Amino acid sequence: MTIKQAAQADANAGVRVWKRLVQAGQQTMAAVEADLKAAGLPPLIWYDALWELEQAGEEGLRPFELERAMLLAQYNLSRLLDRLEAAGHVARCRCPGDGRGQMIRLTDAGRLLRQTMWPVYANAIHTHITVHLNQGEADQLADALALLVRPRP
Amino acid sequence: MTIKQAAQADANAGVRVWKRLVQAGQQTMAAVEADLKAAGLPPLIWYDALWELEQAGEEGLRPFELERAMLLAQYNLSRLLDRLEAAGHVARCRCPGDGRGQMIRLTDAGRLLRQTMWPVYANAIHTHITVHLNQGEADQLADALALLVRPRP
DNA sequence: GTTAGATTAATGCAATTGCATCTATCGGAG
DNA sequence: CTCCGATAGATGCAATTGCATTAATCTAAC
Repeated sequence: MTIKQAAQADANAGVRVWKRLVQAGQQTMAAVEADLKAAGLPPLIWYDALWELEQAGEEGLRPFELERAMLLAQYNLSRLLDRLEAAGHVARCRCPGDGRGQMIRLTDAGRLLRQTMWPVYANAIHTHITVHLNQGEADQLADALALLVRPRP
Repeated sequence: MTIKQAAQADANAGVRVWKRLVQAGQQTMAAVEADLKAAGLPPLIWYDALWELEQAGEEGLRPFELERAMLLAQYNLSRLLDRLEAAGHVARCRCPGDGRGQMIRLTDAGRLLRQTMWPVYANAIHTHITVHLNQGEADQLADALALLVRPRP
């Protein structure tokens, strides 16, 4: 095999990974979202935000921290917080020590919502992911995917 | 290890796969889209449509065929075709034998656009996928992802 | 202390997506 | 032939996302 052929084979392998990554990502994401919706629950992105806030503990998080944790554009996060706040799941609090900023805190309703969503979410992951893999395959896939995830700056 | 513990480990593995799948999918997708945009080119979904139509050959495709090939909701496809048609990349033609339907055909401009996009797209896949994997890892990852892709109905 | 530049967050407006519904045609049952 | 349910595709309207810009505050240099 020439060097050129090897590079070609490599490129093809990359394209195959890309196609399947996109397809698997879209399909499973759509399936999980659909399960949440079918249960009358809000979308995944709400769960992510609530989860990050719950992890952060009592004092909450600055929006820009949440933004980085969720890989979300600034304006998208701002509006997600609008919705979460309107629904009573988070509170925007004054930020001691930085007049520009805020602390976002989970409310009791927010904590409850996250707890309500989790069983449905977990079950969806089970249905659309876990079931299709044995232990070895799952470990291997998780490791391989980790190679693609860009380390956080 | 008890049966319960095994089930737990399995669930955890599934959740790990899920998280990384979502993250890798989002990150690489965003990076590839950004590369296209930086080159002044339209989004990936345009490429996909043009590619499917080019594969389909001279007579084109029915919208519902394209819809299935692209895993796109009917109204989303309808509007994507509006945009592609407005930009002169596809033509909606009368469908012989089915008065409800149409044949979507690639125009010369559409063919040219796809050809223009491909080098940028290929390079993006290389940068964001191929580079991070050796041949074995790529093959293994592609195989593992295939386990998650739901076979087309 | 003033000021220039950076950082934090919000917002007006356009593009896209999602949902529900609508029109037109098809195809088979009677 | 006529009617009815099913299929193909479009569209009005609401929600979300993306883009560009804005307002307020902070930080550091002078």
